[in-house]
Amino acid sequence: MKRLTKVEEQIMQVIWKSERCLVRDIIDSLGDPKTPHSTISSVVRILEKKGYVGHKAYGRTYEYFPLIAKEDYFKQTIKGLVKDYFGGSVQRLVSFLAKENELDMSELSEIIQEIDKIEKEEQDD
Amino acid sequence: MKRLTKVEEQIMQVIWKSERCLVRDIIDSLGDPKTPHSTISSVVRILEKKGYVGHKAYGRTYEYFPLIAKEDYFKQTIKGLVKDYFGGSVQRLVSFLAKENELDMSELSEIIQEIDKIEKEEQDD
DNA sequence: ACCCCATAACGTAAAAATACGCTATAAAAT
DNA sequence: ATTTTATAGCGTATTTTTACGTTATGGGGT
Repeated sequence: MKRLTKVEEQIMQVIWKSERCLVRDIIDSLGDPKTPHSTISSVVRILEKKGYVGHKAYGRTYEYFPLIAKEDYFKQTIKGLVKDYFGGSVQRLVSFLAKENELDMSELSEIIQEIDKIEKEEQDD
Repeated sequence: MKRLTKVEEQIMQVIWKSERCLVRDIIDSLGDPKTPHSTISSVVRILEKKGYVGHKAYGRTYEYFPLIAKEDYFKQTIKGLVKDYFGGSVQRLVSFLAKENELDMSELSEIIQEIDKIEKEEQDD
């Protein structure tokens, strides 16, 4: 799973978001100034070559869809970051975020409650 | 602060880690197969042009040092990721990590205790 | 049936990243 | 002092990324 470049990732975000995705939809989603159709098409073809997207043809019209889930790509990305910046410890990452005031106590409590609930539900099965 | 490419980031990791950093040190840190001196030197010069590193010359020998802190680079990276993948909510990121079993209850508790302690210390001032 | 429009694909250009051979030079070894 | 070794920098080659002009074609409108 090769790492995406900036433009490639922007386009993947659009493809992940939409159900039905033509090149035109990507252009519209990216906002102004409008990038030429051929430029987007070119990147999408590279994404297909890299295995990130597939397509279904309706005549000349191609509908693109993700082959790699957004969640999976994110997981691998964050895993790499945690490895490089926190020696592989997710705990250290979260601790860092809390110290940087990106996350406060009440939010942490909420998460604990949420997880608690899920674990209780699992016990019920 | 331009985003680093794969090789650039690998080299920055070495520069961030070491006190005194010559091109030779980078080559040694990167392990086998040894990349040619001129290749590393080339990337380091690009990093300097991008404002990530500076150098101090000792005759012909250059000692490189970071101009952008590892922590700052990480902060901007994670901020971008949280924006793209969790609508800007750090809480959602941490919740995701917990659900993915990357983080368990006891670790979350430890973090809360840690933050608690820091907040108490701040009160004492 | 014919014309127009939107689209994909191709080829390629331009820019950026990656890679390295070579030269000059400073410092160390002899 | 001379030779050897390690270094930075330059120039350039290769590959990848980003960008787009152009062409061909399928489908819709008339």
